[in-house]
Amino acid sequence: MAKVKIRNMEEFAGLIGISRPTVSKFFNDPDSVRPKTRAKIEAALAQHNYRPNMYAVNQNRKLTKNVGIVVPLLVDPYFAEIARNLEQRCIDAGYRPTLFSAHGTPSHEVEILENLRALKPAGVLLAPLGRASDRKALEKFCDDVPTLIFDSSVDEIGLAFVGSDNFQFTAHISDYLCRTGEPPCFFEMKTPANPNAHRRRQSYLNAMEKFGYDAQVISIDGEGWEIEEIGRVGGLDALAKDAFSTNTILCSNDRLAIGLLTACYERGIKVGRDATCTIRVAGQDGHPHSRYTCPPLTTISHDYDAVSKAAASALFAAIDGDIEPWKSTRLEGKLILRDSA
Amino acid sequence: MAKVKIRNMEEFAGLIGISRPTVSKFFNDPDSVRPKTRAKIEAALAQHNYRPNMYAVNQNRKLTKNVGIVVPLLVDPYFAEIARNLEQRCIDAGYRPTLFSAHGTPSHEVEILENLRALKPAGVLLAPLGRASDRKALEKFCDDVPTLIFDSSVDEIGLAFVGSDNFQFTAHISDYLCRTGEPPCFFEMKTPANPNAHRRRQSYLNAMEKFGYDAQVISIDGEGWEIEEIGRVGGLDALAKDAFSTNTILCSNDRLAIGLLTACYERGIKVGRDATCTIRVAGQDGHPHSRYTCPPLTTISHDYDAVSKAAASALFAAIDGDIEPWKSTRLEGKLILRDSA
DNA sequence: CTCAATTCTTTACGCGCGTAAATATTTTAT
DNA sequence: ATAAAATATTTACGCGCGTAAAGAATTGAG
Repeated sequence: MAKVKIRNMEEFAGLIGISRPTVSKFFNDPDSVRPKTRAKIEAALAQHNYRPNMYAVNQNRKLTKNVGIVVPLLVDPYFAEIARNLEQRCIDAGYRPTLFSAHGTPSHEVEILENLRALKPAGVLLAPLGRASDRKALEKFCDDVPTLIFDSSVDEIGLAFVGSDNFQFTAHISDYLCRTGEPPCFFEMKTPANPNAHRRRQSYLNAMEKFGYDAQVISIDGEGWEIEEIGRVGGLDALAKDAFSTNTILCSNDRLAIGLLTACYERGIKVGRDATCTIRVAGQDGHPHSRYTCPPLTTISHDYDAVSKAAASALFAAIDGDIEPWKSTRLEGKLILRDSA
Repeated sequence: MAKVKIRNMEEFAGLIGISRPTVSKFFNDPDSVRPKTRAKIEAALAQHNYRPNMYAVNQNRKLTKNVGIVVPLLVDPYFAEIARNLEQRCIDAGYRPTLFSAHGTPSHEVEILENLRALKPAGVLLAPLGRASDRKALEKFCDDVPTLIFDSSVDEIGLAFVGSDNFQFTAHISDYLCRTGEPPCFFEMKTPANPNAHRRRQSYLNAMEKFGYDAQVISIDGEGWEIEEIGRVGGLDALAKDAFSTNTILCSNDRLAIGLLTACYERGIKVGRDATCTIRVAGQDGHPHSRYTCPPLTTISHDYDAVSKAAASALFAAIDGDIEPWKSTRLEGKLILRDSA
């Protein structure tokens, strides 16, 4: 580290006796200059710690190296985890990711997309809010910016969709529950924010029909993203009404299940799969917290790694010009057996 | 929305018959132009939806309106929640916040600070990793960029520190536990990532001395940020060794408590404050998830709103030139009584 | 050592906007 | 209405870098 402060690329280039355009070329692609020149620049770089002015660079490039990552709710560790995964993949691929959370509200989501335009990103990885999303705003944005939709699909917009196979999720865990005890009833929000919920309900109904059992769907009230609380209150209500027709409850997602577990605790109902327990509860998502509920939650988990990998590489391919027709990729989940069911 | 695409401020200004410098002035401060002019610009703005090129603007301004928000681990809902809070305050104050997570690793933290320099932010709100942080890198960064440290303090660097009063936290909840049952022992990580843990231990020791009880600190092994798992494994170990001298366990933080609850569940130990329970468990932090553990966790909660408000306004004041000598602000927490203790 | 291919230097322009100075126009007070 | 104050316009330069074109220097093959 030298003490001289370098103001711009001109000064930096002068310091090593190389012309500015060559240095500029180096920063755009280190391999585009002769190895000897590259070594000289890199040596000087280590000494003087100069970095090109981001704003000047991006003003003159047609496309930046920015990538936006947008999730509905970063406070939900599920989204935080998948965002972390995506972020790392962007960095590894040489992009500059920026994280955004819609905090559960459509107005925020639209605002984020507005701000994102200003960043002139090379691409965007977007997990829409779902039902509440402003369809037109999303569509318009996708027209302007290469956008890959993940987690929950909204029509056939963007470059492609990557997410989990919700039919497989629910089919698989329903199958497990049926084979190991009473067939499950299905516990869900009446108006879920996330459209995956509909697929899961349908898959549950299909599974019950396949097995020849009577299906029962308990749809509880509640709006928004405070899902544990909705599950708890809805659970208390359903328990009070003795609404569950079997001793096995498959929840539409883990956060709902977590709320239901709390409701069961409050009512003194023992949850688990051994003989001393009254009911079994299972979730879906493989939420980071599901391991630490009491009892630990049996669930079917997203393949976080595979989803984020598929999403990121599809976006990068599109940025690099490999434009393929829109398609939907849905990855299978893995059953995680724990004590709750 | 008109169909004509406006390329730059020149074109936009020409379209309404106003000079570019005046429009530029407007964007820097709408009140700096005559109301009539302002109205004309705003009308055109609504029609044509032009926005100044961010990169050109920031290249020419001495200081941007960017604010960096850096937390150790965004997957932890505690940090996600406080980040959300800070983010909103930045937006309300007219800044452009950008969120960063160190993902628990010092190298990421240093890398974030490097990238942050490139953004030429007006200021940064930084919650350091703590023990693992690269002190020198932080200090150097704070010398260059107006930085407010929050959550966990590292020496007296930056503009100021804003966080919670960990002494008050532990004193308060220890007091509650002592008055309502057996005095607590203290469950903590031997080498906690977060320096607040040391204050909490000391405060516990002080409280026990004040009450004239024997203190007992159980320090468990484990490195890193998988705190629930560390608490679970450490808890199982301690339970197996019958290491707890009293029936009341005060955990250094909520995540540790959540892990301990899981350990208790695995060992068939009933946690709670009624007569049928074997032990009481309390946490500290008011973690978003603590409401939904089984039993719901008694804890002492950060005043999220007050902390983020104090942090944000201190930073904004400093940016506006109100430079005050370094000081530490520590806000009190509020006891949240639930079923676990 | 020679020649062609590669890489570098020089020169020059443009990106979109901030900003300053001088001038012209409006607004407000008298 | 008139002068003074406030605000706009015109003109011009600079920010730091991308990028293109032409010529100079370096490299590697024969």
